[in-house]
Amino acid sequence: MSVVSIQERRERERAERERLIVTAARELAESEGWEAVTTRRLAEEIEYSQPVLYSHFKGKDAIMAAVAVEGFADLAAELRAARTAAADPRQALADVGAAYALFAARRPALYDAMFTHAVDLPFATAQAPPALREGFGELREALRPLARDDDLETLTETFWSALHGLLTLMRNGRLRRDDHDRRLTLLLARFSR
Amino acid sequence: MSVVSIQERRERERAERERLIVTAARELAESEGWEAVTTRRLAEEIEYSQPVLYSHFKGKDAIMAAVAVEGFADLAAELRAARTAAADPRQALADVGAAYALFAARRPALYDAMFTHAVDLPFATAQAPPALREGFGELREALRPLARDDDLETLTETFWSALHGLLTLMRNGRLRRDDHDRRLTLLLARFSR
DNA sequence: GTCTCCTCGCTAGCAGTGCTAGATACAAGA
DNA sequence: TCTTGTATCTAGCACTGCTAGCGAGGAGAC
Repeated sequence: MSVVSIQERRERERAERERLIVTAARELAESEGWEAVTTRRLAEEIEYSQPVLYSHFKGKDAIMAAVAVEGFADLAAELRAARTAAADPRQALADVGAAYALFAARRPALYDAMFTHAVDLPFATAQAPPALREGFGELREALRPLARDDDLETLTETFWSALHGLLTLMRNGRLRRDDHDRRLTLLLARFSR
Repeated sequence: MSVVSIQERRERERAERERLIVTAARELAESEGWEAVTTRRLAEEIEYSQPVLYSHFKGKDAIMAAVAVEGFADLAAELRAARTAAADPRQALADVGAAYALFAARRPALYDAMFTHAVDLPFATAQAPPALREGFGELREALRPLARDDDLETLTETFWSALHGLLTLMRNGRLRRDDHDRRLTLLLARFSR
């Protein structure tokens, strides 16, 4: 048995355990909310002691950031699917918007880690996680045919923000739940004229 | 000295202390953030022991809710000032939007208590705090002349959400700070055509 | 094959959190 | 003057994120 292969197995196992941590954190957050995700609970879930978490991540925030990055990938995939399946540009924007809203509604805890919680991740720069840039790119491409004379980047950021505002305000009770579709329709009308 | 007057003085002093608590919480949150507002720190600030807080409020969340209600009054006043000072409807909407953004930028902790934190307050109903309804009303009146065929209430909620999204995403680093004015301008254009 | 060393994961504990039970001092009324 | 009730405090509970330092067990040297 070579030295290298033993080291490799160890690194592999370590990487597996790291994924185990992130997955456990995501599942726990999705099923019981982030306030239920404590280091003790997480340690119990992965069947290791607490300090093991800190050999993988700097702290709880870093774990949340890792969960967020996973989420970006999922969101990007769902947006892409929605955009490419649509018949025309207007429909594409509507579908992408609906897919975004659905993602936020179905996985609120994950969404919070990605966009609400103050995690230490680079965002609106070239250093941002590729999955995040990709998701943003889907929104941009959906808007491109409808941009007219507006700067595409600015337009995308603004539309994204509006969508984000609708979802967050509704989710913590600031907006009436049953008017959601009407608001979404109105927003789409204003951005796809 | 009558019995009633003594009781009255006591109730007056109690009410004063309650205001003291709310003010201390707001100031502490604004200067050092909500994570610095602990019950111990707050008790120290008002020069009483911890349990006194719980004779006024059910818990920390209730204190935050009280701070939020104070904030709604401030915001409503600033929005009203901006709206009534404007020359024409388009300018009014622009000024109200700018006033809203300025409020959120100048008092981020207060804004969070009002719109981000999950406080136990009625919002989009008739039971909502008057100050909150008033602030929302200012937005609605600013939008009324520009509503055309859209439902005014839905339009207001949507515009408000868009504004909220822009501010929150920018503030926790999801958007580039220097593009803020461009995004705001774009949003106003889409809502005041 | 034996011994040493080093890495890894553990137990135990620190300083902080929100919140509360029970003791206590103090003022009002008999 | 004595009793009663209330307002306030001290002390403590159960929890949080995080870490120091110990001990077992495998890797490498001889």
